Amino acid sequence: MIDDITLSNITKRGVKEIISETEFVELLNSGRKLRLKMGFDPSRPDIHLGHVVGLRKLKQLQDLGHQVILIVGDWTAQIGDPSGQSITRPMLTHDQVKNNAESYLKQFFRVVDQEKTEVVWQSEWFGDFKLSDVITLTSKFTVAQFLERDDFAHRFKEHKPIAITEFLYPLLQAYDSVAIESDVEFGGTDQMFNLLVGRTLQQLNGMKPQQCFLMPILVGTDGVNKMSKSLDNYISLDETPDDMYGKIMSLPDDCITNYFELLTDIPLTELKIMESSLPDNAMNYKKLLAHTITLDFFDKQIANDSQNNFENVIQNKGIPANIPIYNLIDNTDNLDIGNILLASNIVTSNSELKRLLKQNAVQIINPDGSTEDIRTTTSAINLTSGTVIKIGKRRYLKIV
RNA sequence: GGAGCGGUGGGAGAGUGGUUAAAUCCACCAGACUGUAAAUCUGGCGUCCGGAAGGACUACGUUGGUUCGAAUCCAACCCGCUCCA
Repeated sequence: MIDDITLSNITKRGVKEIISETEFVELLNSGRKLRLKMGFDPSRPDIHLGHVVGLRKLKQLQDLGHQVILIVGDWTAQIGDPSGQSITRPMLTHDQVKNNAESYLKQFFRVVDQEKTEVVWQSEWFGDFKLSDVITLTSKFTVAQFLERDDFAHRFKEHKPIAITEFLYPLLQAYDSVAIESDVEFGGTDQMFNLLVGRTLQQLNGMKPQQCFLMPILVGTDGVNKMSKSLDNYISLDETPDDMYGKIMSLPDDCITNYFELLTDIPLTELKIMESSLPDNAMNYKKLLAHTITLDFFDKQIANDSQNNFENVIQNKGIPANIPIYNLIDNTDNLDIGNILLASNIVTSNSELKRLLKQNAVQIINPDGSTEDIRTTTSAINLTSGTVIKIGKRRYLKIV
C-alpha cells in the first residue's frame, strides 16, 4: 500500500482528471509493475515546461517502480494533431523523424528516468499494417461517435474542414495502447477523447481498459494562454539557463503558485503559506521559483549563476558575464558603430538601428565605467578595447 | 455533377479604385515607472538613402490586363474550403 501523502501527490497534484481514479488506485495498490504509456509526435521535437508537468508525473510513478513506454509517433506525425488548425503539413522524411526523435529523447530524459523507460516506434506495428487491418480498425467506430469530440463537433458545426485522416489519428493512437498493452496513458486534457478511444479499443480487443491520466494545461509566459510553441509563450528545455531563469521571472506574478504546484515538489502546505503572503513577496517567491526550476535542469552552480546574472543585469543594471564580442583587430576597415552592430548581428537592419538610436536605446559603456548615450552613428566615438555597447536592456556587445 | 466562398504583414483578422507600408488585436522592440525580463503608461514595429524634412524600392496566391492610379476592377491559372446532389 502507498501512504496517503504520496498517493495524493500522485493523484491530486498536477492532475486534471483520472479516468477512472478508483481503478487507478486499485492498480497502484495491486503491486504490479504498471505500463505507463506516453506518446509524442516527432514532427515537433521541442519539450517545454508545459510538457514537463506530465513528464514529472511519469517520473513520480517510475520512482515507485513502474515502467514507462514512450511511443515515437512516426505514423501519427504524418497526420497532424487534429486539435491544430493547420491541416497541411509536409510529410517528414525518415531521417527528419529520426533526428527529431533523438532530439526529443534527449530532452525527455532530462526529466524521466531512462533506465525505467522503453522506447518503441509506431512503425513497429503499423509498418506491417494492411488495408484489411485499417478496415478492421475503422469498423469499430462510427462517425457520430467521433463527432462527439469537442473539437470535431465544433468544426463540423462551423462548417470548418475536418480531414478524414484526422479521424484516423485517434484510432492509431488508440491502437498503440492495444499494441503495447498499456495500463495507464498520459496526455493533456485536449487528448481526452483520444485516450478514451484507447480505452474502448482495448476492451474491444479483450483487454483491460487503460486508465487515462489527464494533465492540466500550464499557462504560458503571457499568463493567459496555454503554453505552446505556436503562441510563442513557451519556455523550452533547450533554453540557456539564463534565459530559462529570466523567462520564469517574466511570468506575471499571479502565475507563481500555479507553477510551484505543477513544476516543483514544494509541499502544498508550504505553498498555502506562500500564497497568503504572495503580494508582499512576489519578487522573492518568483526568484525561488525560477531558481528551483532552473536547478531541475542544470546543476546548482549554473542555477546560482543564473540568479546572480539576473540580479546583476536586470536589478542592478550591470553587464552580464557572457556577452558577444567584437574583435577590433580582425575588423579594421570600418569602425562606425552602426556597422559594428550590424556586422555582429546585434541589430538586424539599418532601419532598426535608426529606430533604436532615435529611441535612445544605444549606450556606450567605457572601460572606466562612464557611459554616454549615442543618438547618431556618426558622432565621434572612441571605441577602444574594453568598451561595451549596450542596446536596450538586454543586448550587449563587447569590443576587444 | 451543380452552387458558393476564400487565399492580406510573425500569428489572428479588417480593408473592395487614390487620403493604404495596409485598421485592430496578439507577439515583438524601445522608453518611463517599478519590486522583476511582473503590472501599468508612452512610443515604435518592411527594406534602403538622408542629420532631418523627405525620397526610393519591395509587399496583399501566380501571371497578364484595364486605369493617370489596383490589395481593391477584369481574365486565366494555382491552391484551399463549404453546401447541395
